[in-house]
Amino acid sequence: MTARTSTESARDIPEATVARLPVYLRALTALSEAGTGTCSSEALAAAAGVNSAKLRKDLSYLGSYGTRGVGYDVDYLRYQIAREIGVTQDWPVVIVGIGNLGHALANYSGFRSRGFRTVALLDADPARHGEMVAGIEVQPFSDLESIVAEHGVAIGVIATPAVAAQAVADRMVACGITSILNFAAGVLSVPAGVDVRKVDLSVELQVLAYHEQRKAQGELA
Amino acid sequence: MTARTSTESARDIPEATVARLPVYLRALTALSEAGTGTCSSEALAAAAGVNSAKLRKDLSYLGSYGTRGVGYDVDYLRYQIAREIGVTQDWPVVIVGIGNLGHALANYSGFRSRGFRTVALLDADPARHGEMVAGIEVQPFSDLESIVAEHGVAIGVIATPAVAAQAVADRMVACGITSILNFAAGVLSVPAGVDVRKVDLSVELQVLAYHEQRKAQGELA
DNA sequence: AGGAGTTTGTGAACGGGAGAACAAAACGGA
DNA sequence: TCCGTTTTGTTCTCCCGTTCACAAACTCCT
Repeated sequence: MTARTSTESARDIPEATVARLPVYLRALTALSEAGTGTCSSEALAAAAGVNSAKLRKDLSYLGSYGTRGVGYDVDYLRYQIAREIGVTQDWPVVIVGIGNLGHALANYSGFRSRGFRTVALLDADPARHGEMVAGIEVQPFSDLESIVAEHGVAIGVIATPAVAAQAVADRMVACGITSILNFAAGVLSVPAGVDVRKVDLSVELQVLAYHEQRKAQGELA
Repeated sequence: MTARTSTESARDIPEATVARLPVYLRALTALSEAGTGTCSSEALAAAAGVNSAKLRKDLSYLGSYGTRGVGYDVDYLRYQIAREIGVTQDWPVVIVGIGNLGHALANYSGFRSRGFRTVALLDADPARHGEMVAGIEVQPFSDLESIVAEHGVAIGVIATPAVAAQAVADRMVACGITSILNFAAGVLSVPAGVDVRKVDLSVELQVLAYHEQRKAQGELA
């Protein structure tokens, strides 16, 4: 999924753990908002939907932030995870391709509330330029370079049709973006040092269909 | 991610392989449309963005559909994978929560072109009822039961705000849906036998942020 | 017909993640 | 202070997935 070829880390956290840290962060935020001050690994694991042993092992990669016999301080742990992931700082993001999905992404509150700030919406279609989406004006794709340079953007989101995705990725890489979240179908090829994560909606449905088909076959037997 | 508790399969395909089959399917479709009649595992692996050894092993779980010294017949292999996944048949789907994301999903062509047919768009907000989205009328959420029964729906998509997701899932399960694709934040709890797959957009960005932060730290040293 | 060249399918080694189980540490009550 | 209770952090084992490497099988050319 991710093309890890960048500088190796000093204290490296397993990929599987990294993918779960945001889930723990969300669960801790919910607990904090509910007024919970302290929680056990068991309670947090339930809120995050994982095994408590796995949760403890994951957290142990970050350090020893719990207290034996007591549990974890919700706000303290939340801060430590946020710092580890890097969402205590502000990440400027550009979204390219303002179709239906781009609209949804621009309006998605889950980005802004977690340290991601959409600094620009870009689209190749001139008919879309000037349109206001989520309080941001849609600009020409050709403005990419100046916007990335101005805001120091490191993360780009591709929500274009599949045919345009590779070209967009190439332009992004050329102007210094090193992390890409790709919603377009197909495989992106990027140089080493650039991370790509892919979200494919139809793949998820097809996996469900496979299991669904199996269930139906089982009933026949 | 997936709550596999249903009937165990006769010839079981590893989860990791199941998740890649749709990717191969897409690559094969692209090759077919490009007029390619035959392709090697090396070529198909490149198109799908995976290792060729992994591709061959994945395909070997389905059977021996290739010819040594030659490769795979594109259309034949495509059909075999489609049949194995279950996308040769028609899967009726309901989408609940027609906000920005629900709009995008309803308009997403990748569903329809792969055997998934959106039979209803449901929303709890009366102000949305009657609105036409992607040629389908938005109906009240309370119509869920009758629609599921009428069309034999087995797969539901949840695109509601997080607070409503669990209630929606409960209703879906109660009326017979056994596979759920969840875009809402938070953990869904469902009974055994129901599969849930979760897509969390902000998790993906946070994983990118983590790696991005690591890259930045590496440059300092 | 036979040999050289290709490409699949799979056996085996390897690495990483999941879960069980337990020791270490903190708290609370007597 | 001492003992029982709770809960973390970690070790150990098992299993799944990835990758390598190679034999089997097929084509093509002479």
